Amino acid sequence: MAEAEKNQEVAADGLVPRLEKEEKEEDEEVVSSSGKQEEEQQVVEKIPEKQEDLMEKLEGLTVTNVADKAEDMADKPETVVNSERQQLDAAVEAETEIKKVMADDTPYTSAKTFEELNLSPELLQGLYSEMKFEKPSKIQAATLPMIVTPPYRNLIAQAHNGSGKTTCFVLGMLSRVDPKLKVPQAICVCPTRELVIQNEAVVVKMAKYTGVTTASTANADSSNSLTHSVSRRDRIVDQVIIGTPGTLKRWMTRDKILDTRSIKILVFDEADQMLDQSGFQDDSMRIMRDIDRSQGNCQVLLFSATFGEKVKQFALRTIPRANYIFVEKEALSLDAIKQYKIHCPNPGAKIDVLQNRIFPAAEKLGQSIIFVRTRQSASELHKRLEADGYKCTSIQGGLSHEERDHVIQEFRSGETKILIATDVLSRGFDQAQVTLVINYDIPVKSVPPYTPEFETYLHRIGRSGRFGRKGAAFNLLVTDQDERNLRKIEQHFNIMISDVAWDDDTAIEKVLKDAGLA
DNA sequence: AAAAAAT
Repeated sequence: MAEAEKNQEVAADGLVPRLEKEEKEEDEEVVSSSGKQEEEQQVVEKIPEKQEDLMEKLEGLTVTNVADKAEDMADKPETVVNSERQQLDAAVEAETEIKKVMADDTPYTSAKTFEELNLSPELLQGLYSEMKFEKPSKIQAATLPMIVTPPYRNLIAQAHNGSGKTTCFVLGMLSRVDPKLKVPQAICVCPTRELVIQNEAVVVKMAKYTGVTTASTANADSSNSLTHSVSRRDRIVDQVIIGTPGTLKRWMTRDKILDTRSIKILVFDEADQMLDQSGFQDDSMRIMRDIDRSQGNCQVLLFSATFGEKVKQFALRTIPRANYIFVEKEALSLDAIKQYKIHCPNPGAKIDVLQNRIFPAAEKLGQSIIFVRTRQSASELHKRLEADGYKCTSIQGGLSHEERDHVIQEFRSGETKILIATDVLSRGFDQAQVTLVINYDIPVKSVPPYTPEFETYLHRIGRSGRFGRKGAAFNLLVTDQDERNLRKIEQHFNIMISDVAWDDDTAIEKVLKDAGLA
């Protein structure tokens, strides 16, 4: 206990505030030391090489308590593993730690049931009768004991798309808040409005019997909200707060309606994006630091299906004394989602493929999401398809909140089968009926040389095949650059994406049968 | 040759 308190002190005046001062140097540090850190990372993440199915892949999760190492590294970075001999030792150590993960004196054992987590009867009832859960999924079994057991260690967790991450952190939040205390006690930060709404719905459902209430940034500015609207004047009395980073930050600083002094747990959903420099890093760090300053005793959870190498290193350095779980990138592209590429001779052929091949098949299958690169192409493609008599909708960040909500509501209800979207929907969106994902444009970086955005690719195709269901993804290619980028994607995940002829009447149908969808 | 949030 004394040890835990000591650690908290370090957290309060140590790592987080330091970042603000050294933000500029941070970049250089990543470049200069990433080589060493990568080496160590590779040996720590020892995962079986060939894996046959999903279960085995999930068995391959590596759980490591990095607390001591992190402190070592902070004190004397020169002790970072630098010889083969040491790497070997670290690998052996990592292997052992998979089976025996320690937080202080408490060994974590994987939770086979929800009962053994000491949850309140009300919360258990929500899990069983509302959520219809029977027992923890793999990632839940591995992380829940670490989340809900003192000393409430920080956690960085990577797990496959659709494997049940949301339940991990929602249950984590709900298990730690006191319903009798009418102050904010848990915050969940998400990258999009849609994800805020989706996560809030899960919290409300799971919390049904607990008396815990929620507030979210999504219904703050509109009158027709699902729960209740939060006026800017009122201090928030709900226990669980879900929101996008900008509004949360404003609530904490300018509006002063979000009191952070009783926050016990802070969750970042899609954490790699939330901590990425080209993402929400500034806002996220600010939120973390403000909470830390107001009471220095807050558990931080990071969840995502992807952690690119750079942001992973940043997370490990930023979140003090964290347990972590990582998955090799090669193990992330699930067999359950069949991936294909269709080479189109010209841009017009892409429309042709959509209308004559994908739409007829898709309408029989379930629901589909077509991803495009820009807002403009989303609305243009939408207009074009609609003009040709094809029923679909589109969503992108340029629409009003009301329009976005309406489009999502229509898609959720099944009224619309085909949704065109920018990357506003590439992450986290959970709709079981989505069986088909079409990359109308391949995700690429915004700056030359326009290399592929691997993480975005994985998140997009992960919109299908939710929770072990079957799914398929089609990549439409026109230019040589498209071809090169798809090849890079194949190399990156070590997969083979098979070719489908664009002008063959039966090819797509046949392929969908192979994918187990037709 | 970007998206997201928000100012």
